[in-house]
Amino acid sequence: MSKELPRTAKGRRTRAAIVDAAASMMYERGVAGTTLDDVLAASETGKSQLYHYFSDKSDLVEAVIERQLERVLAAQPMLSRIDSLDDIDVWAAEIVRNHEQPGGPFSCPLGSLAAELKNDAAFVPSLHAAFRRWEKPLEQGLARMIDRGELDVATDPAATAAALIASLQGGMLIARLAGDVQPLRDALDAAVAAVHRRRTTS
Amino acid sequence: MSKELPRTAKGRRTRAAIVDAAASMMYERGVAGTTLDDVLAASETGKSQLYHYFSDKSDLVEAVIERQLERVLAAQPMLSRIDSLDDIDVWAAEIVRNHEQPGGPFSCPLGSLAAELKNDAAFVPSLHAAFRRWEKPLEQGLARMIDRGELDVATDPAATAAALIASLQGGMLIARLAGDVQPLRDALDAAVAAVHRRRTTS
DNA sequence: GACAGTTTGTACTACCAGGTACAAAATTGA
DNA sequence: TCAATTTTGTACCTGGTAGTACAAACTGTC
Repeated sequence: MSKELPRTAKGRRTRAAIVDAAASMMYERGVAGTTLDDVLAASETGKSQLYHYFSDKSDLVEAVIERQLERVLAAQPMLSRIDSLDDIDVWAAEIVRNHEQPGGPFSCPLGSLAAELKNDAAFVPSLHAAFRRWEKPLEQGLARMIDRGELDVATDPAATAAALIASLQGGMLIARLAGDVQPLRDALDAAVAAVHRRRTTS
Repeated sequence: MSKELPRTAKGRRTRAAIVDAAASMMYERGVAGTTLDDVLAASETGKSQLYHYFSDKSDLVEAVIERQLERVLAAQPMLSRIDSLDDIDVWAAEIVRNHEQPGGPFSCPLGSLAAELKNDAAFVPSLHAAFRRWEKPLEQGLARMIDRGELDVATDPAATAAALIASLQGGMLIARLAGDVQPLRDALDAAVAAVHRRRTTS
């Protein structure tokens, strides 16, 4: 159960600072590895603020899921412009570019959260919804291509979008362990190539 | 730092019981969500046993990584028999079959562990090594196919094996959130199709 | 400026989890 | 059998973490 949103500008700033700090720390150290005291110190707030805006840690985590989705979407501006097979290539290149600097991050704010929380039934609906929102722009772009006859009508846009994100996530995990972007690039390329193969011969 | 292995048969049984219980519980509830007391209760052992065989929780987790690798390999007998493109199809089908019963698990013992621990530098080497051992049979099968001229010589067996496992992992994550095997099947199929496309025209 | 509602500071509590101490059993090997 | 080694039982300690209590300070509105 979530509490009310802040009613004043000051309150909104405070709440946002808490969520931002929590998002960053949970990304770096994991949810379980992040204590509320750490979050409060990082956001320069106090416990009474936290419990004023959130009912408990789980409630804060829900807010962090939302926040990380925003961050993920913001990091890939190409996503919302996908309207052709070439655009998908560009999007994939954009993802890889975000991670090809040596040392990382090789990690996705939303994917990390999902992986850690996927066994907690309480978070699965929110996580699933977040991923669906991520997949949506891809799905819509694919649907338009099908409508225009550029892709096989038997293509399932939602399933294809899900497979793209899945390969991205798996690639990220392996890249992280290997300390190298290559697995991300390869896994993503394979998924993108699968989409290309649904192109109608023109 | 790990402690010595048990020197008697009884000791080996005890240690194995602890690791087995820990592996199962950490799979279900995550590493952070599993307390040592839970593990001891489930394995019907005591704290003195645990600290006799493991220096601390991290040490136990290292043992669990090994154990989960064994479980994963045991669940896919086809893996060690891969020697052709058809074999890869059969292997992929075997994976999907392990998860297509409604309700799950849609989860990989090793992948879950890796996702939770990937930000802890102390565990990355072990996790990476475990995944490399998983990829090895695939890699070797691919190398044989290249040697026999069935696959393009430009194919990188290690990278291809890594991409296959990456897609599997990502598919598993999305399948878990969606409560449906389909994303696993799709992501894996895309990666397998990418291998097929490296086939030499014969 | 006064009042209601919102926001924040400080101190505290309760509990749980990892880890330790140490002595008692059990096992092994000679 | 007997001593050395390995294994196990019980009780305890300690730090940290989520969550609470409650009053003070602030903010906006009339």
